[in-house]
Amino acid sequence: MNIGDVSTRCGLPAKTIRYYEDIGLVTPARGENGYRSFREQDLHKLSFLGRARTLGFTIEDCRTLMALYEDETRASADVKKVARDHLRKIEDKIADLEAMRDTLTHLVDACAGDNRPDCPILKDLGQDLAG
Amino acid sequence: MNIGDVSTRCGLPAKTIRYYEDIGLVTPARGENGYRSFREQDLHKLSFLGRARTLGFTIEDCRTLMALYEDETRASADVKKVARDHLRKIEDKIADLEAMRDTLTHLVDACAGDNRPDCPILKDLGQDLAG
DNA sequence: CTTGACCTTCCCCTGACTGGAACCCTTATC
DNA sequence: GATAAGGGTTCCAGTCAGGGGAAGGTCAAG
Repeated sequence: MNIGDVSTRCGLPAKTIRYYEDIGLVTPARGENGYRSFREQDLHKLSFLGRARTLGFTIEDCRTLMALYEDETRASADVKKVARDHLRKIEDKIADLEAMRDTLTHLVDACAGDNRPDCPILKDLGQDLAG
Repeated sequence: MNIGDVSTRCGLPAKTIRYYEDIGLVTPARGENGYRSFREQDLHKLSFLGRARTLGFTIEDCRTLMALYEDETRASADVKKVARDHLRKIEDKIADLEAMRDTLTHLVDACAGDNRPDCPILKDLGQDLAG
């Protein structure tokens, strides 16, 4: 399988697949013409990576998860720890974004949005830190 | 005022302040020794930028907002548009993260987290796309 | 034989900084 | 006057996870 086929089948851009080879996440064979030659196993790995990435795991997390995936003697506790740590980070990020959202919602609601210069959004931003 | 004083007063790292000068967001004067010499007005600008950044606005948004802030003939509608567009992006991000969170929460709850290899998290990640 | 689609490597670009090196300036102390 | 600490300055490289695009090799069809 050439990279284009793999790309359509696993849903990752060819660029991304090359990058994953670059950083050692996959190691496809090479044909005589120099083209990458992917086996089903490589495709499966790439699907795994794609799925993990859509769940927001970092590349380093993916590396760890992949190693655990391929280690038949793993402890599920190790997997769970990676996932739970990641989950916590996501929850933190959500909380941060929700704080921004709430403030912004208030400000946007308070702004007339007309052609006059008076604007509570700018008023908030321009407030002195002490105030 | 030297950069260190400004840094403590506006809460931005000196590195960040230098960066903001680099990209033209502030233009402090220079003393004879080559040191940046900040006026109250510069400090105020930097506070504005810091506040806008904590609300998640991009640097380009900040540039726009700053220009509006300094334009006495602005229309509040223009400010509101920037804020609302940004708000929409934040809401999208929250939705994405919540989807991740929900999936991860399910998976983490389903994982025994013991020393056996069986793991629903890895099972999910390793699933074929068709499945 | 040529066209077009595919593949290769290579390098630069992103956003918003952060870290660090190498060097200059100021102030206090001895 | 020497020196050391603690400012400041510039510049270069790195972060994360790829994306864009150039220059060139390969392959299948007409």
